[in-house]
Amino acid sequence: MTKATLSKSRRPTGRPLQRSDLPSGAALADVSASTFDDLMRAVEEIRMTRGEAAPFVTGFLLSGVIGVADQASDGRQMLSALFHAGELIDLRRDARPPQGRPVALTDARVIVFNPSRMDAALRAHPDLAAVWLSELREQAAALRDHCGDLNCKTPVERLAAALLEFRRWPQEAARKDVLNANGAAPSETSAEAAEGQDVANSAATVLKLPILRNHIAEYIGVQPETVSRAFRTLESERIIEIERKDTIRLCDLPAIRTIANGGRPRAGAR
Amino acid sequence: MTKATLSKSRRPTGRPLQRSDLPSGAALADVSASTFDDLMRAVEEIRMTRGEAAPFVTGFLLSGVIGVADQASDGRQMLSALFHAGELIDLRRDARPPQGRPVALTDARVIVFNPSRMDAALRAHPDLAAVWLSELREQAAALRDHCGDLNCKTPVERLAAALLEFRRWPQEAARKDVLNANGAAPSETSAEAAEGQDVANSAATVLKLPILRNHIAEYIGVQPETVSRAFRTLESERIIEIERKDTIRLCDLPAIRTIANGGRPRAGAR
DNA sequence: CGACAACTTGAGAATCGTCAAGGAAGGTGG
DNA sequence: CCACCTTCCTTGACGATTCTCAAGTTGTCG
Repeated sequence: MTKATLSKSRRPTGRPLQRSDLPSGAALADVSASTFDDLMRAVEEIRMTRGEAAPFVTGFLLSGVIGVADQASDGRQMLSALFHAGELIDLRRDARPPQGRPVALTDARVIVFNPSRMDAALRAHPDLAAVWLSELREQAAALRDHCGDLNCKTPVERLAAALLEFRRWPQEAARKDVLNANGAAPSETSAEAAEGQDVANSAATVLKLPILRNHIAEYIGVQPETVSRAFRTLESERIIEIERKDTIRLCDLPAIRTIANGGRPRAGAR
Repeated sequence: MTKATLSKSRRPTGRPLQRSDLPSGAALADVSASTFDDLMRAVEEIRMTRGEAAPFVTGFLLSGVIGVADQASDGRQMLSALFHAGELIDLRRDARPPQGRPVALTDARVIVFNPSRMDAALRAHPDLAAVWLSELREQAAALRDHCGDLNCKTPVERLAAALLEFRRWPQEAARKDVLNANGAAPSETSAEAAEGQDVANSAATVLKLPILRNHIAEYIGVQPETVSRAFRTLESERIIEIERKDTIRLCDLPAIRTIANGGRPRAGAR
């Protein structure tokens, strides 16, 4: 359990977060300006480094990947859900204490809401409540899908489903200098700009794996070794190409969809 | 796929549903009277018989058990979620078409909401939105728990977790005459009354399985044969007693909790 | 270069899925 | 009341698959 120091801080610049600062596609971008400002009063932005856990239950993920980690009494680790940039996080449950704690699977920045203050905002702003409802519905639906995947699918099928899920996520910038750049990236030559274009255009086929294989394994409920073998299986069938450890090319998307949908049952399946 | 005729009907009595008609513990009971009446205007109550599917996406389960069924392209069935009496059902997802359809795992009665009318009610009544949010949070949390169970647990552990889940559900009346009775059950002798008491008092240890073993299997992601063997395992260790096919006694609740929490790993687990 | 983390590969074994057959419970008709 | 049927569940044997363990490879960083 790597428990690094948690750096809590207001926004470095001192100014409150603007809607324009949100990741693209974030549900929160749909609320009115006044609602947004009300919600963002007195929030805390925390930065988490990979492997770090944090005790918050309500928040908004600005960047990175957060997993909900749980562990069995014998130490088996598991990830019951993943959150990507732009998603609302609400782990509360009224009836019982919340299960599982948020763990950063990559370096991440989170806006942490005070739960009671957030509830007040939800009561005061119907548009915020509508967005929140929509988000929770979507997350519940995604969780049902995931349960279905875990229920009766083989490792290859689960991996294919996970790849499609990752593909729907907003792609984080691939290069670090882009990631860190506040303004223009240093030495933005035309070649690099073209590469950036490539990344954007070929988002359909090139996928940067957002999390470690280890975490993929814990998410799809198999051992890391099995994940490795499943990647090899798909590669040997020319369905994907493994360009780097964390970058794969989806060569045959229809085949991936077919497999994810249950096209690779056990040998003697009924 | 048994597709029986779907009996759509207004309330038999003709009068609108009252809050007092709700199953005990239903979240909807917390909204104000006017909100409730507004939501219940022009709803439809449908009765589903076991095995029957229905195309609704938003509703409220009055009685029975509804499962969200999905099937892989090769025909494997799976249940990605279960709903019990008193729960709100909202399967919509804004981004993509909903996956999985509601299937009755027992005879069930459902109040079906018109989605757009329901959205209007949610916008108009903050207390309704609050209840809905709470319900969706709870369901998402339950789904995360279930994903965790499926992720890395053995069949016996999954079954133990499912038993605990069923135990938290409101117990349906065990005897049919009670279930069908509108007023007093026929021939309510003191002996039968005492039996009813027994059922209520010993709810802690006697559990009526709300769904077939087949469906338990599809829910926890194993084969029916494996469910059967898992039951036997628990019985042979005096942790449960199988009184009838659909009735078991939970003799050692702490042991069940321990197992559900991961106390029964594979033999050579790390 | 060495240290470390992340990932891969191979071999063996436990486990669960598969198949086939049998059993229990409940309803139906004679 | 009994034979018969259907549905649901159980049991046993076997084999494919995935977990486990151990060792090796790759890539990154100081």
